[in-house]
Amino acid sequence: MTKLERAERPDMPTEAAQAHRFGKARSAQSAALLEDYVELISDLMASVGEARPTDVARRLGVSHATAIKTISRLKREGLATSRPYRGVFLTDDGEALAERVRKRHRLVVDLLVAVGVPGDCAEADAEGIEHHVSDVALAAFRDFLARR
Amino acid sequence: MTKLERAERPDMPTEAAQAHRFGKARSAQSAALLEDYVELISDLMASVGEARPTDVARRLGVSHATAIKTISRLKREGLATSRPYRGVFLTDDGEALAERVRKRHRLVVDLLVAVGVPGDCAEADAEGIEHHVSDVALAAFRDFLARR
DNA sequence: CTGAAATTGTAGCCTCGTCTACATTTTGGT
DNA sequence: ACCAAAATGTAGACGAGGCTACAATTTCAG
Ligand SMILES: [Mn+2]
Ligand SMILES: [Mn+2]
Ligand SMILES: [Mn+2]
Ligand SMILES: [Mn+2]
Repeated sequence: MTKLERAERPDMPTEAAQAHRFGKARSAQSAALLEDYVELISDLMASVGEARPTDVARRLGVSHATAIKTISRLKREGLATSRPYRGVFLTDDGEALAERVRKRHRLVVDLLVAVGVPGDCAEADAEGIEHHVSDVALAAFRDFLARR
Repeated sequence: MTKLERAERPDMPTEAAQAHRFGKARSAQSAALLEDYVELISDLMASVGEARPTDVARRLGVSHATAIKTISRLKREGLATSRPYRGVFLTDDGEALAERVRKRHRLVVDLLVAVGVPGDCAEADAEGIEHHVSDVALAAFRDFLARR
């Protein structure tokens, strides 16, 4: 099989461009878990006044051991603090991230609903989609919602 | 801190619903890598006539060792076959999945563009988003594109 | 005030996805 | 036909994220 030149397959992106896109998606994924945690912790603090590991675990559908381990990663990354047997608290960085993530989540849901996706489905899909929506796309979503 | 009842925090979903959504997003993520591989392999077969591990690795931006290991997972799951030093081939199941994934990818890009996201950005974001778009949402996207 | 239940924490195991380093096989230019 | 270069495959390490099992602490009902 002889090697084909780039020009002979104009339907595919260049190797470099494609590799870059896949790399982006991979790193978005690695941030996704932390984003969900800080958003959830922030929501729990706002609605029940505290975020306890067990609640976090139940809401995420994982074991409490898993939640605790991820929370320690949050601490390692400077997004949260906690003392033994006390709840989890977000640092300023953590709270700022939560804020951004919460807004993004809402915007994604709104966009999905605006293009005709049923509410529950929009909520469910947004939970995964949100982590892959760039700032540029978010801005486009805002514009679209404003002028539709 | 006394326990609050569900009714007192109407702004959050129930624990069960939320856990279910997060679980969905997690399993979508675990399928994402295989989806990207079969789509890429199928594209390579169509445009250059074969899919070799090194090409797959370069396009994904990972080492060839990583690509080979993931390809063996593809084989384990019945999506691909390969013989030593020959290229990779998709099974009927693999080809069917590739077809679905390719259509979904295009539809997601088209939807993003239709709501105003710039082309390159749409392509980049779609690479991650596509794996989290349910069939129901896809149908809504199709309708939206048809009648906009 | 006290002991059972709930919560929190720790330890150890697994799989997946990534890498580097090295070994083997195939390919292609002379 | 040969040998160097490219491609392919294998081995071993690591971190993330999940689990179960068990230990320690805190909370609360009686
Ligand atoms: Mn999410
Ligand atoms: Mn979210
Ligand atoms: Mn993808
Ligand atoms: Mn894709």
